[in-house]
Amino acid sequence: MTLFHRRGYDAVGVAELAEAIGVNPPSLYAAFGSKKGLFERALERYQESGGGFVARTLAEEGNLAELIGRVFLRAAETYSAADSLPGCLVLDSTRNCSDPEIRAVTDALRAEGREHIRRRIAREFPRAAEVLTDYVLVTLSGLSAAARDGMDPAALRRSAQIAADGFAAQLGGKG
Amino acid sequence: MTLFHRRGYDAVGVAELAEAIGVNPPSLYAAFGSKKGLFERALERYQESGGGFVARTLAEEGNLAELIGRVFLRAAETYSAADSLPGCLVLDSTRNCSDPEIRAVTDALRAEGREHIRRRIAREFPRAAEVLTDYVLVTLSGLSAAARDGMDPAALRRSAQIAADGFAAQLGGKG
DNA sequence: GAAAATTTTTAGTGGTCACTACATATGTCT
DNA sequence: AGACATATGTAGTGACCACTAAAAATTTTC
Repeated sequence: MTLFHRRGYDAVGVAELAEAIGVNPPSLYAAFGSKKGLFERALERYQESGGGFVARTLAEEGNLAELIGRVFLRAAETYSAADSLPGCLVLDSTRNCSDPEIRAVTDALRAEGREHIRRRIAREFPRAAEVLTDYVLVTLSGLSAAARDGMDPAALRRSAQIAADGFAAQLGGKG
Repeated sequence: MTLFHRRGYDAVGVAELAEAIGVNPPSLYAAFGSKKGLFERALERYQESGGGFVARTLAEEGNLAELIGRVFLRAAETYSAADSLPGCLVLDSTRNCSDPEIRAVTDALRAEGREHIRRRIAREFPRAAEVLTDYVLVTLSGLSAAARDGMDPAALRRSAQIAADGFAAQLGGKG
């Protein structure tokens, strides 16, 4: 999981993955079937560990502006955590990936995440749900990309706060 | 340039690039020295054609909020133009690239762009320049990434508008 | 303890990568 | 025309890719 996160799907080789796990390539194929199978397993682990913070945050108590603000701030923290790796595995590990099947895997996860966000927004602002959801996705993608480009945690957090303020202001106008 | 933009630096091969230009690989090496040399030339062309819109927009007349709003909207249009390719060549073509020298090339261009933005913001809001610049970078990265993930032009433009409103609101608070 | 099933290791499969040595064709100048 | 510089095409370099067949070691079962 760490290797996929750090270097992206294409750039990491099966031999390297096998060595990181501590087995030889054939054992890896026996256990996961293919590099794709291992990647899917890594994505599951990621969602269970820290990557699933969006869905978890949206299930908390609070009004919409608070929740989205929390999502942005947690994204900034998660994507630039010192003990972790920059950016989001789902959003960024298959960028410029040459295998369309692999892209489809992360595309599906992204669509799932989008639907979570859209439904929560629609509960309070059904008419503006699509627009606001797109804005949230753009912001999360931006936070992940900026973290990957080396932006430091404090700066990322401040940017997330500005985006959260912007989101809240939109609700004020539409509500 | 088109191939690098569509598929990313690593995923496109020299043989393919040579065929697209209409020559054989040795001629390509005679003209550009290496794949890296060709990529650098492609980046220059990109900045001259459509990719340099940030610097050009910041040189226009208008107050800061107007200019940044224009930058966001032009980013949304440029990154999702129907006759072009999704996203930004500088921001996204070396994501998950395995060659650190190549990453360094786009990193330098990004730093240059950041400095353009920071200087223009500092002219009117020197104290908040760093914070606001980071927010602009996060937003541009997000617009490019979302375009690459297939967000449609209208949705991207609406998200850019929300981000522009958020930026203007920050100026109101700090001004 | 021997046979069978399972796992691990070794060693390779064909394919593609960036890149290049060398032969061939082309153009230029006298 | 003939000598020379330049550009192109052919063909191949070793290295790495995902993946796997078969041998060796291990564990399980009777």
